[in-house]
Amino acid sequence: MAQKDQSESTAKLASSYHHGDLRSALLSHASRIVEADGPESVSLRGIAKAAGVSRAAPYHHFKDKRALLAAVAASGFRQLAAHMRSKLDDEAAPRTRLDQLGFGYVEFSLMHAELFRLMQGADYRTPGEFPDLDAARNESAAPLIETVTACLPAASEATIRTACAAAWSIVHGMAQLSTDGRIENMISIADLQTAVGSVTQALDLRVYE
Amino acid sequence: MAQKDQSESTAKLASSYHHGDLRSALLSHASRIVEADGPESVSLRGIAKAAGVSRAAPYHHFKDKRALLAAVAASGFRQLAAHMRSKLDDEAAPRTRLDQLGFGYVEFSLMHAELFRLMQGADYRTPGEFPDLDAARNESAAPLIETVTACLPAASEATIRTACAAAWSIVHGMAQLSTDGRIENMISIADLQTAVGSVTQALDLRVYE
DNA sequence: ATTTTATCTTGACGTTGTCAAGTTAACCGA
DNA sequence: TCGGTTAACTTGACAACGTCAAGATAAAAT
Repeated sequence: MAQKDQSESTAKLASSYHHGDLRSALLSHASRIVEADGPESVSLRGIAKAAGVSRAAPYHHFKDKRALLAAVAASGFRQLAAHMRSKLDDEAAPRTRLDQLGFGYVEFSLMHAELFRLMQGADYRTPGEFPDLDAARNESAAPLIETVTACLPAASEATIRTACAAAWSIVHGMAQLSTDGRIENMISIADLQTAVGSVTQALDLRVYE
Repeated sequence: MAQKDQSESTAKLASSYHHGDLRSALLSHASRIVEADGPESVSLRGIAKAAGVSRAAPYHHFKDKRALLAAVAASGFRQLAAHMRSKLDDEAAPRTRLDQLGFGYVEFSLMHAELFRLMQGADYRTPGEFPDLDAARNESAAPLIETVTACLPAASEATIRTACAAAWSIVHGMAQLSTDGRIENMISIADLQTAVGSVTQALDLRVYE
Protein backbone atom coordinates (compact mmCIF):
# COMPACT_ATOMS: atom_id res chain seq x y z
CA MET A 1 0.00 0.00 0.00
CA ALA A 2 2.18 2.81 1.23
CA GLN A 3 5.67 2.76 -0.13
CA LYS A 4 7.50 5.03 2.24
CA ASP A 5 5.08 5.16 5.12
CA GLN A 6 3.94 2.23 7.13
CA SER A 7 1.00 3.50 9.07
CA GLU A 8 0.76 6.89 10.65
CA SER A 9 3.30 8.04 13.15
CA THR A 10 6.48 6.88 11.55
CA ALA A 11 6.27 8.70 8.27
CA LYS A 12 8.66 11.55 8.51
CA LEU A 13 9.53 13.37 11.63
CA ALA A 14 6.61 13.02 13.96
CA SER A 15 5.94 16.70 14.33
CA SER A 16 5.99 17.56 10.66
CA TYR A 17 3.35 19.90 9.42
CA HIS A 18 3.07 17.93 6.24
CA HIS A 19 1.95 14.40 6.68
CA GLY A 20 4.10 12.87 4.00
CA ASP A 21 1.70 10.40 2.49
CA LEU A 22 -1.68 11.46 3.65
CA ARG A 23 -3.51 10.24 0.61
CA SER A 24 -2.75 6.59 1.15
CA ALA A 25 -3.08 6.96 4.90
CA LEU A 26 -6.62 8.20 4.41
CA LEU A 27 -7.32 5.37 2.02
CA SER A 28 -6.08 2.76 4.42
CA HIS A 29 -8.03 4.14 7.35
CA ALA A 30 -11.16 4.36 5.26
CA SER A 31 -10.68 0.81 4.04
CA ARG A 32 -10.31 -0.43 7.56
CA ILE A 33 -13.51 1.24 8.69
CA VAL A 34 -15.40 0.05 5.64
CA GLU A 35 -14.39 -3.53 6.29
CA ALA A 36 -15.04 -3.31 10.00
CA ASP A 37 -18.23 -1.29 10.29
CA GLY A 38 -19.53 -0.85 6.78
CA PRO A 39 -19.40 2.03 4.32
CA GLU A 40 -22.08 4.12 6.00
CA SER A 41 -20.12 4.49 9.18
CA VAL A 42 -17.27 6.18 7.41
CA SER A 43 -17.07 9.84 8.37
CA LEU A 44 -14.63 12.11 6.69
CA ARG A 45 -13.87 13.85 9.95
CA GLY A 46 -13.31 10.55 11.67
CA ILE A 47 -10.93 9.39 8.97
CA ALA A 48 -9.06 12.64 9.18
CA LYS A 49 -8.76 12.39 12.93
CA ALA A 50 -7.56 8.80 12.68
CA ALA A 51 -4.86 9.96 10.31
CA GLY A 52 -3.91 12.72 12.71
CA VAL A 53 -4.84 15.64 10.48
CA SER A 54 -7.52 18.28 10.52
CA ARG A 55 -10.96 17.80 9.06
CA ALA A 56 -10.30 19.79 5.88
CA ALA A 57 -7.03 18.11 5.03
CA PRO A 58 -8.63 15.29 2.99
CA TYR A 59 -9.99 17.85 0.54
CA HIS A 60 -6.51 18.40 -0.81
CA HIS A 61 -6.39 14.76 -1.88
CA PHE A 62 -10.01 13.91 -2.64
CA LYS A 63 -12.64 16.14 -4.11
CA ASP A 64 -15.32 14.68 -1.92
CA LYS A 65 -16.25 12.08 0.61
CA ARG A 66 -17.69 10.19 -2.33
CA ALA A 67 -14.38 10.43 -4.16
CA LEU A 68 -12.61 8.88 -1.18
CA LEU A 69 -15.05 6.00 -1.04
CA ALA A 70 -14.85 5.61 -4.80
CA ALA A 71 -11.11 5.18 -4.43
CA VAL A 72 -11.65 2.56 -1.74
CA ALA A 73 -14.08 0.78 -4.05
CA ALA A 74 -11.58 0.90 -6.91
CA SER A 75 -8.99 -0.69 -4.69
CA GLY A 76 -11.58 -3.31 -3.83
CA PHE A 77 -12.06 -4.21 -7.48
CA ARG A 78 -8.32 -4.60 -7.87
CA GLN A 79 -8.24 -6.88 -4.83
CA LEU A 80 -11.13 -8.84 -6.30
CA ALA A 81 -9.32 -9.25 -9.59
CA ALA A 82 -6.19 -10.38 -7.79
CA HIS A 83 -8.13 -12.87 -5.71
CA MET A 84 -9.82 -14.37 -8.75
CA ARG A 85 -6.51 -14.58 -10.54
CA SER A 86 -5.03 -16.39 -7.56
CA LYS A 87 -7.73 -19.04 -7.88
CA LEU A 88 -7.05 -19.50 -11.56
CA ASP A 89 -5.10 -22.40 -12.97
CA ASP A 90 -3.99 -21.19 -16.37
CA GLU A 91 -3.34 -24.73 -17.53
CA ALA A 92 -6.86 -25.87 -16.83
CA ALA A 93 -9.63 -26.19 -19.37
CA PRO A 94 -11.79 -23.13 -20.01
CA ARG A 95 -14.79 -24.63 -18.26
CA THR A 96 -12.73 -25.37 -15.19
CA ARG A 97 -11.29 -21.86 -15.26
CA LEU A 98 -14.80 -20.44 -15.43
CA ASP A 99 -15.72 -22.31 -12.27
CA GLN A 100 -12.56 -21.12 -10.58
CA LEU A 101 -13.33 -17.53 -11.44
CA GLY A 102 -16.90 -17.83 -10.25
CA PHE A 103 -15.95 -19.41 -6.99
CA GLY A 104 -13.27 -16.81 -6.46
CA TYR A 105 -15.83 -14.10 -6.98
CA VAL A 106 -18.25 -15.52 -4.46
CA GLU A 107 -15.47 -16.27 -2.03
CA PHE A 108 -14.19 -12.72 -2.18
CA SER A 109 -17.65 -11.38 -1.51
CA LEU A 110 -17.79 -13.52 1.61
CA MET A 111 -14.35 -12.59 2.82
CA HIS A 112 -14.93 -8.86 2.33
CA ALA A 113 -18.65 -8.50 2.67
CA GLU A 114 -18.75 -4.83 3.58
CA LEU A 115 -16.19 -3.82 1.02
CA PHE A 116 -18.11 -5.78 -1.56
CA ARG A 117 -21.26 -3.93 -0.61
CA LEU A 118 -19.48 -0.64 -1.16
CA MET A 119 -18.26 -1.83 -4.55
CA GLN A 120 -21.77 -2.76 -5.62
CA GLY A 121 -23.27 0.37 -4.15
CA ALA A 122 -25.05 2.50 -6.65
CA ASP A 123 -23.61 5.77 -5.43
CA TYR A 124 -20.33 5.49 -7.23
CA ARG A 125 -21.44 4.37 -10.58
CA THR A 126 -22.32 7.35 -12.70
CA PRO A 127 -20.09 6.35 -15.58
CA GLY A 128 -17.25 8.74 -16.15
CA GLU A 129 -17.48 10.36 -12.74
CA PHE A 130 -14.71 8.24 -11.27
CA PRO A 131 -12.62 7.02 -14.20
CA ASP A 132 -10.29 5.02 -12.02
CA LEU A 133 -13.22 3.15 -10.51
CA ASP A 134 -14.60 2.43 -13.97
CA ALA A 135 -11.22 1.17 -15.06
CA ALA A 136 -10.82 -1.07 -12.03
CA ARG A 137 -14.32 -2.43 -12.49
CA ASN A 138 -13.68 -3.26 -16.11
CA GLU A 139 -10.33 -4.83 -15.35
CA SER A 140 -11.99 -7.10 -12.83
CA ALA A 141 -14.53 -8.17 -15.44
CA ALA A 142 -11.97 -8.90 -18.12
CA PRO A 143 -10.99 -12.43 -17.00
CA LEU A 144 -14.63 -13.48 -16.99
CA ILE A 145 -15.23 -12.25 -20.52
CA GLU A 146 -12.00 -13.84 -21.64
CA THR A 147 -12.81 -17.19 -20.13
CA VAL A 148 -16.38 -17.28 -21.34
CA THR A 149 -15.07 -16.55 -24.82
CA ALA A 150 -12.64 -19.44 -24.50
CA CYS A 151 -15.53 -21.67 -23.46
CA LEU A 152 -17.46 -20.84 -26.62
CA PRO A 153 -14.89 -20.75 -29.41
CA ALA A 154 -17.43 -20.95 -32.22
CA ALA A 155 -20.02 -18.60 -30.82
CA SER A 156 -21.07 -15.24 -32.18
CA GLU A 157 -20.30 -12.10 -30.29
CA ALA A 158 -23.93 -11.69 -29.29
CA THR A 159 -23.97 -15.19 -27.88
CA ILE A 160 -20.85 -14.52 -25.92
CA ARG A 161 -22.29 -11.37 -24.46
CA THR A 162 -25.38 -13.23 -23.38
CA ALA A 163 -23.27 -15.96 -21.88
CA CYS A 164 -21.26 -13.43 -19.92
CA ALA A 165 -24.40 -11.81 -18.63
CA ALA A 166 -25.82 -15.13 -17.55
CA ALA A 167 -22.65 -16.39 -15.90
CA TRP A 168 -22.12 -13.09 -14.18
CA SER A 169 -25.71 -13.01 -13.02
CA ILE A 170 -25.45 -16.39 -11.38
CA VAL A 171 -22.23 -15.71 -9.62
CA HIS A 172 -23.17 -12.20 -8.67
CA GLY A 173 -26.51 -13.34 -7.35
CA MET A 174 -24.85 -15.98 -5.21
CA ALA A 175 -22.40 -13.41 -3.93
CA GLN A 176 -25.16 -11.00 -3.10
CA LEU A 177 -27.27 -13.56 -1.32
CA SER A 178 -24.27 -14.96 0.49
CA THR A 179 -23.12 -11.64 1.84
CA ASP A 180 -26.63 -10.88 2.97
CA GLY A 181 -26.59 -14.07 4.98
CA ARG A 182 -29.76 -15.13 3.25
CA ILE A 183 -28.27 -18.01 1.38
CA GLU A 184 -26.75 -19.65 4.42
CA ASN A 185 -30.12 -20.93 5.46
CA MET A 186 -30.50 -22.62 2.14
CA ILE A 187 -27.09 -23.78 1.13
CA SER A 188 -23.86 -24.40 2.95
CA ILE A 189 -20.66 -22.68 2.00
CA ALA A 190 -19.16 -26.04 1.25
CA ASP A 191 -21.86 -26.69 -1.31
CA LEU A 192 -21.26 -23.35 -2.90
CA GLN A 193 -18.36 -24.48 -5.01
CA THR A 194 -20.32 -27.43 -6.30
CA ALA A 195 -23.28 -25.22 -7.01
CA VAL A 196 -21.25 -22.71 -8.93
CA GLY A 197 -19.80 -25.51 -10.95
CA SER A 198 -23.08 -27.20 -11.65
CA VAL A 199 -24.78 -24.02 -12.64
CA THR A 200 -22.07 -22.78 -14.94
CA GLN A 201 -21.87 -26.25 -16.40
CA ALA A 202 -25.56 -26.21 -17.12
CA LEU A 203 -25.15 -22.90 -18.82
CA ASP A 204 -23.11 -23.71 -21.84
CA LEU A 205 -25.12 -26.81 -22.57
CA ARG A 206 -28.55 -25.29 -22.66
CA VAL A 207 -28.31 -21.61 -23.29
CA TYR A 208 -25.89 -21.25 -26.09
CA GLU A 209 -26.60 -23.72 -28.79
CA MET B 1 -48.12 23.52 1.39
CA ALA B 2 -49.21 23.98 4.94
CA GLN B 3 -52.12 21.63 4.95
CA LYS B 4 -52.32 18.21 3.49
CA ASP B 5 -55.20 17.48 1.21
CA GLN B 6 -56.81 14.09 1.41
CA SER B 7 -54.75 12.68 -1.42
CA GLU B 8 -55.26 9.01 -0.76
CA SER B 9 -57.80 8.20 1.93
CA THR B 10 -60.34 10.03 3.97
CA ALA B 11 -58.12 12.32 5.91
CA LYS B 12 -59.58 14.53 8.55
CA LEU B 13 -60.11 18.22 8.11
CA ALA B 14 -57.29 19.76 6.19
CA SER B 15 -56.22 22.61 8.40
CA SER B 16 -56.40 20.77 11.68
CA TYR B 17 -53.59 20.69 14.15
CA HIS B 18 -53.67 16.96 13.87
CA HIS B 19 -52.87 15.70 10.46
CA GLY B 20 -55.32 12.86 10.40
CA ASP B 21 -53.30 10.27 8.60
CA LEU B 22 -49.74 11.39 8.89
CA ARG B 23 -48.28 7.95 9.00
CA SER B 24 -49.32 6.97 5.52
CA ALA B 25 -48.68 10.47 4.21
CA LEU B 26 -45.08 10.17 5.39
CA LEU B 27 -44.82 6.76 3.82
CA SER B 28 -46.13 7.94 0.50
CA HIS B 29 -43.85 10.96 0.39
CA ALA B 30 -40.87 8.83 1.33
CA SER B 31 -41.76 6.28 -1.33
CA ARG B 32 -42.00 8.97 -3.94
CA ILE B 33 -38.58 10.35 -3.09
CA VAL B 34 -37.02 6.90 -2.94
CA GLU B 35 -38.32 6.08 -6.39
CA ALA B 36 -37.38 9.45 -7.82
CA ASP B 37 -34.01 10.24 -6.30
CA GLY B 38 -32.93 7.12 -4.46
CA PRO B 39 -32.97 6.15 -0.79
CA GLU B 40 -30.00 8.25 0.23
CA SER B 41 -31.69 11.49 -0.71
CA VAL B 42 -34.48 10.90 1.74
CA SER B 43 -34.27 13.32 4.64
CA LEU B 44 -36.64 13.08 7.54
CA ARG B 45 -36.96 16.82 7.72
CA GLY B 46 -37.69 17.00 4.03
CA ILE B 47 -40.36 14.33 4.27
CA ALA B 48 -41.93 16.10 7.21
CA LYS B 49 -41.97 19.41 5.36
CA ALA B 50 -43.47 17.74 2.30
CA ALA B 51 -46.23 16.41 4.51
CA GLY B 52 -46.75 19.84 6.00
CA VAL B 53 -45.73 18.98 9.54
CA SER B 54 -42.83 19.89 11.76
CA ARG B 55 -39.58 18.01 11.78
CA ALA B 56 -40.28 16.08 14.98
CA ALA B 57 -43.74 14.92 14.00
CA PRO B 58 -42.56 11.72 12.27
CA TYR B 59 -41.16 10.47 15.56
CA HIS B 60 -44.66 9.85 16.80
CA HIS B 61 -45.19 7.35 14.00
CA PHE B 62 -41.74 5.93 13.39
CA LYS B 63 -39.01 5.28 15.89
CA ASP B 64 -36.33 6.32 13.50
CA LYS B 65 -35.46 7.39 10.03
CA ARG B 66 -34.43 3.79 9.52
CA ALA B 67 -37.82 2.59 10.68
CA LEU B 68 -39.48 4.81 8.09
CA LEU B 69 -37.32 3.45 5.31
CA ALA B 70 -37.84 -0.08 6.58
CA ALA B 71 -41.57 0.46 6.22
CA VAL B 72 -41.07 1.71 2.68
CA ALA B 73 -39.00 -1.37 1.96
CA ALA B 74 -41.67 -3.64 3.41
CA SER B 75 -44.22 -2.04 1.16
CA GLY B 76 -41.83 -2.64 -1.71
CA PHE B 77 -41.69 -6.36 -0.97
CA ARG B 78 -45.47 -6.47 -0.98
CA GLN B 79 -45.52 -4.71 -4.33
CA LEU B 80 -42.94 -7.16 -5.60
CA ALA B 81 -45.01 -10.12 -4.47
CA ALA B 82 -48.09 -8.66 -6.11
CA HIS B 83 -46.25 -8.03 -9.34
CA MET B 84 -44.91 -11.57 -9.48
CA ARG B 85 -48.35 -12.94 -8.75
CA SER B 86 -49.75 -10.87 -11.59
CA LYS B 87 -47.34 -12.54 -13.98
CA LEU B 88 -48.28 -15.99 -12.79
CA ASP B 89 -50.58 -18.30 -14.69
CA ASP B 90 -51.82 -20.76 -12.10
CA GLU B 91 -52.85 -23.22 -14.77
CA ALA B 92 -49.39 -23.41 -16.28
CA ALA B 93 -46.86 -26.13 -15.62
CA PRO B 94 -44.47 -25.64 -12.67
CA ARG B 95 -41.51 -24.98 -14.94
CA THR B 96 -43.42 -22.32 -16.81
CA ARG B 97 -44.54 -20.77 -13.54
CA LEU B 98 -40.94 -20.65 -12.37
CA ASP B 99 -39.98 -18.69 -15.46
CA GLN B 100 -42.89 -16.36 -14.95
CA LEU B 101 -41.87 -15.68 -11.38
CA GLY B 102 -38.28 -15.10 -12.33
CA PHE B 103 -39.14 -12.72 -15.10
CA GLY B 104 -41.54 -10.89 -12.85
CA TYR B 105 -38.79 -10.47 -10.30
CA VAL B 106 -36.34 -9.04 -12.80
CA GLU B 107 -39.01 -6.90 -14.38
CA PHE B 108 -39.97 -5.39 -11.03
CA SER B 109 -36.37 -4.57 -10.28
CA LEU B 110 -36.20 -2.69 -13.57
CA MET B 111 -39.47 -0.84 -13.06
CA HIS B 112 -38.56 0.24 -9.52
CA ALA B 113 -34.82 0.30 -9.53
CA GLU B 114 -34.31 2.66 -6.61
CA LEU B 115 -36.96 1.04 -4.47
CA PHE B 116 -35.41 -2.32 -5.23
CA ARG B 117 -32.04 -1.01 -4.13
CA LEU B 118 -33.55 0.08 -0.84
CA MET B 119 -35.11 -3.34 -0.39
CA GLN B 120 -31.76 -5.05 -0.95
CA GLY B 121 -29.91 -2.56 1.16
CA ALA B 122 -28.08 -4.10 4.05
CA ASP B 123 -29.15 -1.49 6.56
CA TYR B 124 -32.56 -2.91 7.24
CA ARG B 125 -31.79 -6.51 7.60
CA THR B 126 -30.83 -7.24 11.17
CA PRO B 127 -33.35 -10.02 11.60
CA GLY B 128 -35.99 -9.23 14.16
CA GLU B 129 -35.38 -5.51 14.14
CA PHE B 130 -38.22 -4.78 11.76
CA PRO B 131 -40.60 -7.72 12.00
CA ASP B 132 -42.94 -6.36 9.39
CA LEU B 133 -40.08 -6.10 6.91
CA ASP B 134 -39.03 -9.65 7.66
CA ALA B 135 -42.57 -10.83 7.16
CA ALA B 136 -42.96 -9.01 3.86
CA ARG B 137 -39.64 -10.36 2.67
CA ASN B 138 -40.58 -13.91 3.50
CA GLU B 139 -43.99 -13.54 1.91
CA SER B 140 -42.37 -12.39 -1.29
CA ALA B 141 -40.12 -15.45 -1.28
CA ALA B 142 -42.89 -17.93 -0.65
CA PRO B 143 -44.11 -18.30 -4.26
CA LEU B 144 -40.59 -19.11 -5.40
CA ILE B 145 -40.11 -21.83 -2.82
CA GLU B 146 -43.54 -23.20 -3.59
CA THR B 147 -42.94 -23.33 -7.31
CA VAL B 148 -39.49 -24.82 -7.06
CA THR B 149 -40.95 -27.51 -4.85
CA ALA B 150 -43.59 -28.19 -7.46
CA CYS B 151 -40.85 -28.48 -10.07
CA LEU B 152 -39.06 -31.20 -8.08
CA PRO B 153 -41.78 -33.41 -6.65
CA ALA B 154 -39.48 -36.27 -5.78
CA ALA B 155 -36.60 -34.27 -4.40
CA SER B 156 -35.36 -34.18 -0.85
CA GLU B 157 -35.72 -31.08 1.23
CA ALA B 158 -32.01 -30.36 0.98
CA THR B 159 -32.17 -30.56 -2.79
CA ILE B 160 -35.10 -28.20 -2.86
CA ARG B 161 -33.27 -25.71 -0.71
CA THR B 162 -30.30 -25.83 -3.02
CA ALA B 163 -32.54 -25.41 -6.02
CA CYS B 164 -34.17 -22.39 -4.45
CA ALA B 165 -30.82 -20.85 -3.71
CA ALA B 166 -29.63 -21.41 -7.25
CA ALA B 167 -32.79 -20.14 -8.91
CA TRP B 168 -32.89 -17.15 -6.63
CA SER B 169 -29.24 -16.43 -7.26
CA ILE B 170 -29.72 -16.35 -10.99
CA VAL B 171 -32.75 -14.18 -10.95
CA HIS B 172 -31.43 -11.91 -8.24
CA GLY B 173 -28.13 -11.52 -10.03
CA MET B 174 -29.88 -10.57 -13.22
CA ALA B 175 -32.01 -8.09 -11.33
CA GLN B 176 -28.98 -6.57 -9.67
CA LEU B 177 -27.01 -6.26 -12.87
CA SER B 178 -30.02 -4.94 -14.73
CA THR B 179 -30.76 -2.19 -12.24
CA ASP B 180 -27.15 -1.21 -12.26
CA GLY B 181 -27.36 -0.72 -15.98
CA ARG B 182 -24.42 -3.01 -16.39
CA ILE B 183 -26.28 -5.79 -18.10
CA GLU B 184 -27.75 -3.57 -20.78
CA ASN B 185 -24.46 -3.49 -22.59
CA MET B 186 -24.44 -7.23 -22.73
CA ILE B 187 -28.00 -8.31 -23.14
CA SER B 188 -31.16 -6.63 -24.30
CA ILE B 189 -34.25 -6.45 -22.16
CA ALA B 190 -36.07 -8.43 -24.80
CA ASP B 191 -33.58 -11.24 -24.43
CA LEU B 192 -33.97 -11.23 -20.70
CA GLN B 193 -37.09 -13.34 -20.65
CA THR B 194 -35.48 -15.92 -22.89
CA ALA B 195 -32.39 -15.92 -20.76
CA VAL B 196 -34.31 -16.40 -17.55
CA GLY B 197 -36.16 -19.27 -19.15
CA SER B 198 -33.08 -20.93 -20.53
CA VAL B 199 -31.18 -20.67 -17.30
CA THR B 200 -33.90 -21.94 -15.07
CA GLN B 201 -34.50 -24.69 -17.58
CA ALA B 202 -30.88 -25.70 -17.44
CA LEU B 203 -31.10 -25.81 -13.69
CA ASP B 204 -33.39 -28.69 -13.07
CA LEU B 205 -31.63 -30.80 -15.67
CA ARG B 206 -28.11 -30.52 -14.45
CA VAL B 207 -28.04 -29.47 -10.85
CA TYR B 208 -30.53 -31.66 -9.17
CA GLU B 209 -30.17 -35.21 -10.30
C1' DA C 1 -66.90 18.74 32.21
C1' DT C 2 -62.74 17.00 33.37
C1' DT C 3 -59.09 14.00 32.76
C1' DT C 4 -56.32 11.29 29.88
C1' DT C 5 -53.96 10.30 25.82
C1' DA C 6 -52.37 10.82 21.16
C1' DT C 7 -50.57 14.06 18.25
C1' DC C 8 -47.96 17.90 16.86
C1' DT C 9 -44.71 22.11 17.79
C1' DT C 10 -40.66 24.79 19.03
C1' DG C 11 -36.06 24.87 20.94
C1' DA C 12 -31.85 22.90 21.34
C1' DC C 13 -27.68 19.85 20.83
C1' DG C 14 -24.19 17.30 18.59
C1' DT C 15 -22.53 15.62 14.22
C1' DT C 16 -21.60 15.86 9.61
C1' DG C 17 -19.86 17.58 4.76
C1' DT C 18 -17.98 21.44 2.84
C1' DC C 19 -16.04 26.00 1.73
C1' DA C 20 -13.15 30.32 2.53
C1' DA C 21 -9.29 32.37 4.24
C1' DG C 22 -5.12 32.05 6.46
C1' DT C 23 -0.57 29.44 7.73
C1' DT C 24 3.35 26.46 7.08
C1' DA C 25 6.90 24.31 4.75
C1' DA C 26 8.75 22.15 0.74
C1' DC C 27 10.54 23.08 -3.68
C1' DC C 28 12.65 25.64 -7.59
C1' DG C 29 14.88 28.95 -10.31
C1' DA C 30 18.16 32.93 -9.65
C1' DT D 1 21.93 31.42 -0.67
C1' DC D 2 17.71 34.00 -1.36
C1' DG D 3 13.03 34.99 -2.68
C1' DG D 4 8.98 33.52 -4.63
C1' DT D 5 5.70 29.99 -6.10
C1' DT D 6 2.98 26.36 -4.75
C1' DA D 7 1.32 22.26 -2.47
C1' DA D 8 -0.10 20.74 1.98
C1' DC D 9 -2.36 21.63 6.06
C1' DT D 10 -4.99 24.59 9.63
C1' DT D 11 -8.84 27.09 11.93
C1' DG D 12 -13.37 29.24 11.52
C1' DA D 13 -17.71 29.13 9.93
C1' DC D 14 -22.14 27.54 7.92
C1' DA D 15 -26.08 24.89 6.61
C1' DA D 16 -28.26 20.51 6.84
C1' DC D 17 -29.22 16.66 9.26
C1' DG D 18 -31.10 13.15 13.07
C1' DT D 19 -32.78 13.27 17.41
C1' DC D 20 -34.41 14.37 22.06
C1' DA D 21 -36.91 17.19 25.71
C1' DA D 22 -40.46 20.10 27.06
C1' DG D 23 -44.44 22.33 26.02
C1' DA D 24 -49.01 23.06 23.33
C1' DT D 25 -53.21 21.34 21.28
C1' DA D 26 -57.05 18.62 20.26
C1' DA D 27 -59.47 14.42 20.31
C1' DA D 28 -61.18 10.70 23.00
C1' DA D 29 -62.51 8.65 27.25
C1' DT D 30 -64.34 9.05 31.67
